[in-house]
Amino acid sequence: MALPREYTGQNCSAARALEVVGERWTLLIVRDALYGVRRFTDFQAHLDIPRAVLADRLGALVESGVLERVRGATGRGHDYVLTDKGIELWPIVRSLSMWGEQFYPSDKGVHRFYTHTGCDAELDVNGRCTKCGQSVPAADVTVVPGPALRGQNARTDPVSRALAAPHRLLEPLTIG
Amino acid sequence: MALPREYTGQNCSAARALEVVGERWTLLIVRDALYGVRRFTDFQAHLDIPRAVLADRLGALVESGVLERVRGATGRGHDYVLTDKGIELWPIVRSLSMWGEQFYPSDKGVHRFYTHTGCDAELDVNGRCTKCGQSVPAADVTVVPGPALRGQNARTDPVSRALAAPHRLLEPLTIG
DNA sequence: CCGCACTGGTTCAGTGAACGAACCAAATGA
DNA sequence: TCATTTGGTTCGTTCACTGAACCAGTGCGG
Repeated sequence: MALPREYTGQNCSAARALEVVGERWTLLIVRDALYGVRRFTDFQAHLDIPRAVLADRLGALVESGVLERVRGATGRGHDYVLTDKGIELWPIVRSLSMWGEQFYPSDKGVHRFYTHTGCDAELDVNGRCTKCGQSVPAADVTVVPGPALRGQNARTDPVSRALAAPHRLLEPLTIG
Repeated sequence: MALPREYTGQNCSAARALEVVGERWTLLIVRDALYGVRRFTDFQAHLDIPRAVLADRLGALVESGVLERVRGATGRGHDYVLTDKGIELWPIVRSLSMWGEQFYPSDKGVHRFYTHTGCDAELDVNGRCTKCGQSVPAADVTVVPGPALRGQNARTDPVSRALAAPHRLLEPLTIG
């Protein structure tokens, strides 16, 4: 079974959501997918996750319709691409990330800002642009790395280096 | 250690948040706390969670400053009350819950609506009142049970019965 | 003041999941 | 043809979750 741990008997939509994305690593995989990561190897390099667990989680996410597995754009391998259902997980990732940023700040400063692509203004915790006031959909978000990602204790794998530049959410990363 | 599973090396605020609330059961405990559950026994009855795990999670949440353990209002036992840091988890619980409601609807209808207490209008996925447009803080949310909670397959424990009536978020439940 | 029930735990054996290293196979491409 | 890239699978060890049983402090009735 793809979801070996269930919250049976919980007559609750939060529990249903957690059955899909509540397992260890799953939401970090979705976060990376929102950031543009698409290849098995890239998830693995960026997350330091055991390969068996990654294979299991990717399979479960495809099974549940959050990701889709397509032929790789470069000819080799596959791409794991977010479906609309997966993109709708963005508010969850955003609120998690902003809660962590608020209560566990790095001494080096902010990790990442989320900005409204047109306005260049930050989003608030509810996903509203602090300049124009609109609720910003995932496709209109630009992720801007903060000072905490530039220090010497930053990760040096290719994915982390690609994520150290500002980039549009959902756009495939160009791994250098 | 209170958090036996860490995401070490993840230079990311979402990972830090998941270290605190990412373990199995933890977010369901926070959800219940937002709904007004405060007693060990009530969490246990409502969640069907092993007592050892519940004790571990409550201890970890107190340790991390999400809950506070205070003398029970009724004279006996303790109350686990959300801190401000814990109340700030509401956007996470809300977005999880609404994602689950959107993609895993019950055939009996909606489980719960979240409404703006003054307006009696529903919140959207970003926590804005669909009538007045404001971003609604947790304290101004009223939870209205939907048809899916009223059927014959609803849970019958005292906590579930108390939650089957509309109630204000954060206000202590009166268990009948 | 004694004993009982309520509350909030802890302990323990059995099971299942995560970890990390090694191995494997299909497909490109030199 | 053979090496490399990619995306896995296998397997032994470790660790966490489960469920049942046991335990201790506190109020309260008698």
